Amino acid sequence: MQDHFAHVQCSDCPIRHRAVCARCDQDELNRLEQIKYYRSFQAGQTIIWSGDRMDFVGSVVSGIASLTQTMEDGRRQMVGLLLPSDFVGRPGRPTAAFDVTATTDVVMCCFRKKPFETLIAETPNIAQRLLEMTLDELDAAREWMLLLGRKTAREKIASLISIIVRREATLHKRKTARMLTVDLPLTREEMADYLGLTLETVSRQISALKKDGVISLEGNRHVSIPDIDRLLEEAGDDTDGGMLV
Amino acid sequence: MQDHFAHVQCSDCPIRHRAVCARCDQDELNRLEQIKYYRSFQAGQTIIWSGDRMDFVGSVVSGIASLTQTMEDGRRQMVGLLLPSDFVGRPGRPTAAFDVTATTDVVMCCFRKKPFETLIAETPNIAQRLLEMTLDELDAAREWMLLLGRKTAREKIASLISIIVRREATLHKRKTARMLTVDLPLTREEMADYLGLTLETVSRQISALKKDGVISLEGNRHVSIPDIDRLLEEAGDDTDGGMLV
DNA sequence: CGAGCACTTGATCGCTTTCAATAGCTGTGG
DNA sequence: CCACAGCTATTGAAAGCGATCAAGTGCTCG
Repeated sequence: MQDHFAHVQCSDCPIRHRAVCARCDQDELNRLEQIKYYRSFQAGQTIIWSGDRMDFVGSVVSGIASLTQTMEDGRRQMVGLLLPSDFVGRPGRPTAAFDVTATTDVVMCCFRKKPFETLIAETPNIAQRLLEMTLDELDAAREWMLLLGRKTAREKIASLISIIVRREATLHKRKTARMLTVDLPLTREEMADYLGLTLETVSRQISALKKDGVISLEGNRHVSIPDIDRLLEEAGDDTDGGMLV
Repeated sequence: MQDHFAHVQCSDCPIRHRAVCARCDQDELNRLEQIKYYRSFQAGQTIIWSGDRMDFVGSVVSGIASLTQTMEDGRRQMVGLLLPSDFVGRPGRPTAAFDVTATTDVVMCCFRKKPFETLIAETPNIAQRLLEMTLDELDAAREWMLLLGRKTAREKIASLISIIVRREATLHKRKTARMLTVDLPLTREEMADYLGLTLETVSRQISALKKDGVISLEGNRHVSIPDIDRLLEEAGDDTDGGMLV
């Protein structure tokens, strides 16, 4: 189980064209291959503790991990959602600044930190891709700041759902004209931690969106969206229309 | 006035050792020198409009600029505060994602985007420094997410003041054992935009902190902090003690 | 002296939180 | 097969915090 990915070649890797290694040529891949190893984590398991010494960096290969920050009295804020191909860790810093937790079962492609750092210094294709990914994450973090600082609970829920829909759409780019559906990868509590709400408010607002026909639910996790524009409107984002899919 | 910085040599630049050029050798500086130019902005002036075509990137040389995002109905959230040496713009993206506004009079050291992008590709010292700065900004953005999502109004104000104090301390590293003082570089409204509050709440909480002796005010902008640990406690941050200064 | 601006302060409203009870689902063991 | 524990989610009622609406203060600049 643990070794399911142990012998996957980079060239066969599902995140080959999106991860930090996306621009590497075969030669560079070979060098990465030498310092990489896979690790598996069960849902709920902590991958990295904030403040811990980081001896590796890596990419999420499958599953979903979350980046969270906790205050002394227990208040928690999720500050990032890590999907397949997302990068974990910070070259040039010895300790982790946030907790990283496996939200689902997770497989990570890890690189020992020191060798990876020297590789970065020598491999512009990796450094540039990492810069690009980091800039993307920064933009995403700043959009999230608008959500946390200014949006209502209802808008927050609608925003979260539309972001999940968008990510689904970019990953498996199926242009089914049918009704959009997604599975929420998070519990109500995790959504609350992500949105800066309580789990009760999350539940209430989901019920309200359902009652108003913006979404419909089958079970607790499966969401259908009859009218994506309506959802985007509820999210309070610029409604410049169907840039989705 | 506009040309005040027109002929400043990089080697004489006040942000030489902190900006994106920090690690450049003399040869690399010469190449930057060829594509750089200075621009001045008055307080209140917009430097870049969100969505606009970006034909330059650059560093804040002096003054303070802010990065803001605005919703259609006018709700605003500041998503970054740009101090001297901070980098503006995104290599590899044609349009700006946020508004950039001069909070005080600002001087920027600009590079035409295209030449800068090729320079990045050829100059690891610049690319690496930019990656490092971007990672720092990402961490800062994530800390801000905790503030926006989970902190009370009082904690937000205390956090903002302590961050300003910390930055002052790292810039002009004066270890005066005397009482710490800072000038707030923002109006109440700008603080509100940064903290996800209204200006009335900002004003009220500042008054409350004053009444409780956590801070004292001379005029509207000048703040004295009799007990920095007390302030940090009010900010709700980990009180692992005097890592300041 | 009055206009304009930044800020403060007061009173009230309303959204989200808090506290609490209940429902639904899953797995375990008698 | 049912009872029950444990967990997640929903729903209700009440409280609290920050927003909103509204005056009023203090300062600068014409």
